[in-house]
Amino acid sequence: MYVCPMKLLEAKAEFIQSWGTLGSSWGINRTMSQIHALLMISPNALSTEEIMKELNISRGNANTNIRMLMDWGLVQKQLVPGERREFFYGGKDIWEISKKIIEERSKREIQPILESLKNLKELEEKTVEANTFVKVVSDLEDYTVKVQNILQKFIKSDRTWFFKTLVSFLGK
Amino acid sequence: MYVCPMKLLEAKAEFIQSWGTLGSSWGINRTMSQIHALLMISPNALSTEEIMKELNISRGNANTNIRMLMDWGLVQKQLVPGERREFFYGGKDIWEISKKIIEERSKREIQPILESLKNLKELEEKTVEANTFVKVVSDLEDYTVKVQNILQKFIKSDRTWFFKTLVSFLGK
DNA sequence: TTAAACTTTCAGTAATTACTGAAAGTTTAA
DNA sequence: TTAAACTTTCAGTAATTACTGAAAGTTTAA
Repeated sequence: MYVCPMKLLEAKAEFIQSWGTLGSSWGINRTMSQIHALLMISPNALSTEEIMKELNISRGNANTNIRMLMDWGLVQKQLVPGERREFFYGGKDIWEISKKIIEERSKREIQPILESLKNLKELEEKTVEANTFVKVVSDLEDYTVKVQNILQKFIKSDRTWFFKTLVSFLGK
Repeated sequence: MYVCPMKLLEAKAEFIQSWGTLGSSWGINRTMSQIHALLMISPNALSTEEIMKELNISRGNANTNIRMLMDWGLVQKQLVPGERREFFYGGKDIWEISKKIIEERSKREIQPILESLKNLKELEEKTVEANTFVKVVSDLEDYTVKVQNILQKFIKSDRTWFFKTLVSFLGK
């Protein structure tokens, strides 16, 4: 087996570590981010065994987090002909990766808060406290709807269109 | 002291709870989000004591998280003439709130990852593994720089400009 | 069918993060 | 100056979240 020269090994470790930290400060399981990092920089698909060894984690942990990454659409199972075990491949296109992450998070976390806000603003009381409450909740809902629309647009857009728009956006 | 009719009390509780959950799934301390929620919907500034009572939390917890909110610029200390203790006021303008959150998070979490990526792409090896690594890291850096630029633009922009741009953005 | 080669689950535990409350520190008014 | 009225800190603990590894489950090939 080919052994990477030290430089690459160190760089990989740092990348995996940084990506894990980033994930965990955004509420994503550290190991999940680390596996994702590992697969992003890995030219070929890896087996559970390899992932376990590389990150020093247990089989259960690896298995659970690999499946979460598949749920998010960030990792695909790859069946190698003649091989019994499964291999996992992580997409390397940052554009696609970010679209998927935004899609999932918006579905999982923005959608529910919108439902909640929709109900809450129905309050009919007319005290100062109630007015402030309804005002803040309504503003928040309007704003969230707008953000949600932008995100949906983003998810459906293609790279070229987006970056063209971006340039004009930044120009003003 | 005026006692809110049940409906408002319930609605407040639900809002505080939802905002807390949202925060914690985005890596923000639950109590910090809850205090923020409470202050957002509170027409007047509250004392530490009131916050403690409302959320059923200890003095230490309240104190720490109030100060974190002040660090983020989301809450201001308000000194009431003739009053010994401090009161805390939470801004209610969602536009300003979101700008501050984005500003802080970009400073705390995006900036460091950019530093890290900048180093990592300097790798000079020419193996397949190293090439994939450098490619992914460079793409990620380019992308992050672009995102960071958009966010900076957003932070500096004013509401009217932004929403005008938004309309044309959504129109296409 | 059987057994080897795998994957999944989950009870128990470890690690991390958040919280309490009392003690220490600070400010203000008299 | 003193002491009352506050705020801050922090050691100890509670709550939450993540992880392990073995047992159970599944698939495949012969």
